[in-house]
Amino acid sequence: MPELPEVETVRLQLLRHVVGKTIKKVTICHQKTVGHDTSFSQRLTGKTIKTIDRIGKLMIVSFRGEKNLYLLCHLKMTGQFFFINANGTFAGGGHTYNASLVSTLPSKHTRVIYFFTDGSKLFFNDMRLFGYTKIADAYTVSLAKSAFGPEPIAEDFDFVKFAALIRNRKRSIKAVLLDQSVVAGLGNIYVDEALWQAQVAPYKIAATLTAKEAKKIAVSAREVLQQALTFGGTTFRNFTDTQGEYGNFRDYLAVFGRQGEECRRCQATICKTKIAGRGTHYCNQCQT
DNA sequence: ACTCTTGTTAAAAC
DNA sequence: GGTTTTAACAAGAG
Repeated sequence: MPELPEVETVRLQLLRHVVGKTIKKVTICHQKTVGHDTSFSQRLTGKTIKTIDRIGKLMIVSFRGEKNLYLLCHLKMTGQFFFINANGTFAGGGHTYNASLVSTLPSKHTRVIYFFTDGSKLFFNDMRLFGYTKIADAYTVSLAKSAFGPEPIAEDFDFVKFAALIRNRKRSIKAVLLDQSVVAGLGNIYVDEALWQAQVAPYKIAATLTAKEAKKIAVSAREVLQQALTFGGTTFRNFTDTQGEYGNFRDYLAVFGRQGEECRRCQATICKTKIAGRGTHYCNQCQT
């Protein structure tokens, strides 16, 4: 379940691995992943990767000398990138890596393979086929970007604006925080975590919250995202980095997946319900 | 066999 | 017309 910290972890690794590399060939194993684009491979062949940006959970690849060619990459729920060196191993990077995974690639969940001219490869795996890597022009990219609200980790995040925005929202605060057009980057895990830290109950209608509570929620969201970033994200089910490694923030989750366990703040039992159509974890005693 | 899992979106409802 | 809700997508785990 990649959210902002997981996507950023992958982006930073991809920056190290593929920036400046030239695409030699692309093999498409599943057409849906590239938006059924029949010219996908042809349009990317010979292109050199300039950089990779990110907004919310969306990665945007740009190419040298190309002002109107981009690759939009979304992991959705089960998308994974695996980078393999020219010598056939994972890139390494100081920490141990999942070596046994290398021999399984490509696997039955491999959807696209990018071959670079230096012999290295990038695999895009996606078990459930919700993710994509699609070619887009500059206009499409700007449209996609405009659909996102500010990120809580942005230095210039405007807390006053955020409080004003949610003041007339009649949905639960959980639903509002999951809405990428309000704030970008949060998903089911970090919304639950941020609300626990802010001591606000997820079912509360956003409009009923005070400006003070709104600010506390945004500050908590920022802190939770930043902390998760330092741990390389959270692996709850399917997330791995580009070497098949898990994110280590799971050990620090306060509520997500901890239903039936003790609240670390007040020792009450963490409960789980469904809010905004999603599994929702919170402490019914200290989140009010 | 059936329920549950989630990020996003299209469509329907309000 | 903006906001909100719901279902759909897909495939695996339990």
